[in-house]
Amino acid sequence: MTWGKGHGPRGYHHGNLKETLVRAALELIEQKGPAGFTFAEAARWAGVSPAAPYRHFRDRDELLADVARRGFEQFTIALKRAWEDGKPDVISAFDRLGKAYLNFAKREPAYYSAMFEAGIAPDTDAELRAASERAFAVLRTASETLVSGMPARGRPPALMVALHIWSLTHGIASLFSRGDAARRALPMPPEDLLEAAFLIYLRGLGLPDGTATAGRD
Amino acid sequence: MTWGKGHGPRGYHHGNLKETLVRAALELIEQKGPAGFTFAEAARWAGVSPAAPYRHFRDRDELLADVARRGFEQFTIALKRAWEDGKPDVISAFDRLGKAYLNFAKREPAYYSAMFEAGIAPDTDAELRAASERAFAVLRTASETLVSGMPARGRPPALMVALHIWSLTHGIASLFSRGDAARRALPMPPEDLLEAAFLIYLRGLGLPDGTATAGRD
DNA sequence: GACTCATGTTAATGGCCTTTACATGAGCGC
DNA sequence: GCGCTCATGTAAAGGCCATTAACATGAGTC
Repeated sequence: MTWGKGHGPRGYHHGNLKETLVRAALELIEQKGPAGFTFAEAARWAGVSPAAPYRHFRDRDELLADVARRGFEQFTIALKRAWEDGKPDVISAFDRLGKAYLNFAKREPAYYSAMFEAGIAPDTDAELRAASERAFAVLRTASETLVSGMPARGRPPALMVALHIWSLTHGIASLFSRGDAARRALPMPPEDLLEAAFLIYLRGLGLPDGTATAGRD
Repeated sequence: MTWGKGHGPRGYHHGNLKETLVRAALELIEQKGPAGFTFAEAARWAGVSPAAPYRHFRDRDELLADVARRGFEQFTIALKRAWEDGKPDVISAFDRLGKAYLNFAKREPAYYSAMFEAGIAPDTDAELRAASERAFAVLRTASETLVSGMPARGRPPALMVALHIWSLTHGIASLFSRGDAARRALPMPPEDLLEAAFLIYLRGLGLPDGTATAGRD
C-alpha cells in the first residue's frame, strides 16, 4: 500500500495525507500568500473532503505552525551547509551564510512567510520555538568563531554580534529579497548590499584586514 | 450636523464612516493581528451594515492599503521629528532616528503590520508607494548628511548607507521590537542593540571619533 | 473471520466577502 | 420652502470558508 507521494488514484484512505497537506500549503502560500491559503483548498488540492485535514491538524494554525517548523529545519540545514564549520576562513564562511539566508528567503518564500510573517506566536508551539532556536544557533556559533579570532581586549559579545548580523540579514531579506510581490526595488543585488554592510560592520568591530582574504579595498 | 468622531446616535447616514472604519481597522488589527481583522467586524464596530464599507473602499485590501498609507505618513512625521535636521549633531540625530523607528514598531503595531506584513504589494497603490518612499527619504536625507561630513576620498554612497541602516533597523524592529506576540525575547533592549550596531557600523565607515560628540569609547 | 480504531465522508452551523436592488436624506437650484 | 439628485446607507442573497458531529471504510490484529 504505497501510493507514495504521487497523485494516483486512491481508495477511501489517502495514505499520506499529512505530508500532502503540508506540500499543498506550501504550494498555495507560494501562489497567494499566507493569508490566501485556506484549509479547504489544501484539502481539495489533496483530493479529500474539507473535514479530512482535521484528523491531522487541530486547525488551520496548527498546519501553518507545522509548515513554519519544517521551514526552520530546512533553514537550519541550509545555514549549516553554508557555514561549513567556518572553512576556509571565517569571513568567507560568514559571507556564504548571509547569502544562504537571502537565498532561502527568495527561493522558499512560502516557508519564509510561514516562519516570519504568518503571525504565529513562537511561544505557542514548543517544537516550533526549538526549531527556530536551532536555526539561530548556527548564526551564534558562527559569531563565536568570529570573535574568538579577535584579541581578548575589547572583544565584543558573540551573542550581540550574532543578533546584529541576524537583524541586518533579516531586514534585507524581508525588505528586498523575498520571492513575492512585497519585495521592494533595489539599485543593486541584495547579496551585494549585505556583503558591503557585513564588511563595514566587521571593520567597525576591529577586524579590518588580514584576518581573512576578503574585505580589502 | 457634526457627530464629529463621536460614538453618538446617528440617522440613516453615518457622516464620518470612512474615518471611523480606518480607526476600527487599527483597533482590530491591534487586537487580533492583520489576519484577524475582518471587513464585517469593522462595519459592526462602526455601527453600520456589512455592505456599507463598500461605499468607501473597493474591498478589504483597499482599506488595509489605506491604513498602510496613513501609517507611512505617521511614520514619516515621527522620523522627521526625530531627525530634526540632524541637530545637534549627525550621530545623535541618527540615534534618535533609529529609536523612533523602533518606537513606532512598538507603539503602533497595527500601523506597522499593515505597512510591512499585510502582504500588500507596494506597487499596487501609487499613493501607498509614494508614502512609503517619503518615509525612506527621511533616512536617505539623513544618510546624505552623514556621509557629507566625511572626507571625499572613500566616501560611501549615501543610498547604500541608508539602505544598510534601514535594513538593520527594520530587522531589529521586525524580530524584537514589535508590540505583538510575534516578538522574540532579547537579552537587552532593542534600542541598545541597535545603538551598538550603529556605532560599530559607523566606525567601519571610518567615522570613528571626532565627527560628533557621541560614539566615543 | 471478527474486532477495533485511525482515517475518511457527509451534513450542518455560523461567519465572512461581495454584489445587486432598493431606501434615505443632505445639498442644491429654484 | 420645494423637489431633484446622488452619495451613502440597508436588506437580501450567493458562494466560500472553518469547524464540528455523526457516520462509513478498511488496514492491522488477534
